[in-house]
Amino acid sequence: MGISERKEKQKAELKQLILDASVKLFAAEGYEGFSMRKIADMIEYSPTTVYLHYKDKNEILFELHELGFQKMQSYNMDLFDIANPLLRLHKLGENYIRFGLDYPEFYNLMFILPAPMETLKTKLDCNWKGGDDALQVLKGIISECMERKLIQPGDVNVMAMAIWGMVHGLVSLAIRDRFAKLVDVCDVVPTMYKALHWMVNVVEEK
Amino acid sequence: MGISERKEKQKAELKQLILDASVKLFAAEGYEGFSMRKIADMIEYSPTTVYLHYKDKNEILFELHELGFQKMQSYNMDLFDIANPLLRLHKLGENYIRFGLDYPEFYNLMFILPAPMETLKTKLDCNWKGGDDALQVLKGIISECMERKLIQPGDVNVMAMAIWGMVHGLVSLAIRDRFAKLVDVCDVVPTMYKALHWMVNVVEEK
DNA sequence: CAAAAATACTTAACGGTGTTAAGTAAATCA
DNA sequence: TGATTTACTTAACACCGTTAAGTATTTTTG
Repeated sequence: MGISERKEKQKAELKQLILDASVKLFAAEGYEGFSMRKIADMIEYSPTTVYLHYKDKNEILFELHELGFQKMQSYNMDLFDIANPLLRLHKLGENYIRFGLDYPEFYNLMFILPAPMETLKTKLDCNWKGGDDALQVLKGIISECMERKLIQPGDVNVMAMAIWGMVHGLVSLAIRDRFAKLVDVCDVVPTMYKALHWMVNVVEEK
Repeated sequence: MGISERKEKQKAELKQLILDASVKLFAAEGYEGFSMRKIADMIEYSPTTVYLHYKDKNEILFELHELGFQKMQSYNMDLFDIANPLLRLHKLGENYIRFGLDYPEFYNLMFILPAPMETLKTKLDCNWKGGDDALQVLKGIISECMERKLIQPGDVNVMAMAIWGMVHGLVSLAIRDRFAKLVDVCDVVPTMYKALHWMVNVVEEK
């Protein structure tokens, strides 16, 4: 059935076209300026056509949030060149912060907005792959640190929660302008790195 | 001028009526379901009337976010009964987390949503009072801990950022359902407390 | 006291949003 | 060739924040 195959391919192409336009729109306007109608305008189809390929707006945002995780992963390409797991933990935190500040809108989608989690709830089969993978990396490094006795022993889940919590807290407070009165605007980033290093250093001491 | 006085009083009353309705609506429907038109319906005035008392929606949300800080303050009433500043730091963190989980929508407004900060930018005279005050409490306790040599010496701003960052990170990831795959739903709260205690304990050790 | 001005409020609209029911033209199948 | 499926659009529903213009009512002023 060569015809129906080509049809499917065309259908997939349009779906990709929608996604490409969505990425472009989201990068340009962020979550606030992101709308189904603008996507439709960009690809020169009617808004309803978008709904033939995506159930609703959240489903597109879910796809975008997964692309965000791919982008974040690319920040950690050189991570496993670092032999010392404690230094690796430092670097992971730094990369996380850097990604969040470089792409605040993607960060927003991945870790702040409810939208992608809403879609996750409806799809029984799929799980939060991007988030899980990232978390697995963190937990792996923490375990390694503990095995080599570079940090105090303890519950890996609790430590992962605390460390992830801290870097997420820093990034999200920073991109939502809550640090203005704590440190000068231009000092935010260096102070965040200091806070991260202070914490990880403190964790290793006994 | 008794007449104009009474007029002003009536005007203030209507403004209060709007605010009361706003609190009710926000408590019932959260940020997502919060709208100018619904407020107008509740007080049985036209939507435009609301604009005679508040410049825009963000201005009302700003007021609500300040009420949120008042509510949060009430969680710390018994805080200064605790003589030991390190225990007080523990308690402050616990209260912060508890408040965030008890009132996720107010927490959202105070620490996550851009809306109140937007209004803050436009009003040159007013500052982020609620946030500043809360931060001052945290910094005071950290300083006291350092003076009494209960925690390692260091930059108070950096430490405040790290500690606030961590508790905010925990609360905001929890209320946005990002912990689902890290710990079981019913374990989230105890694990958060463990993470907090782990960190603060770790900070004090030398 | 009458005219002018200010006050308090509403109607109606603008331009936007997500989403869906119903309709249409073209392609494919029987 | 007629029936059916496919791909897409039009038009609408029910919302949203915000504002220009209009209307009574009250107050101030000449």
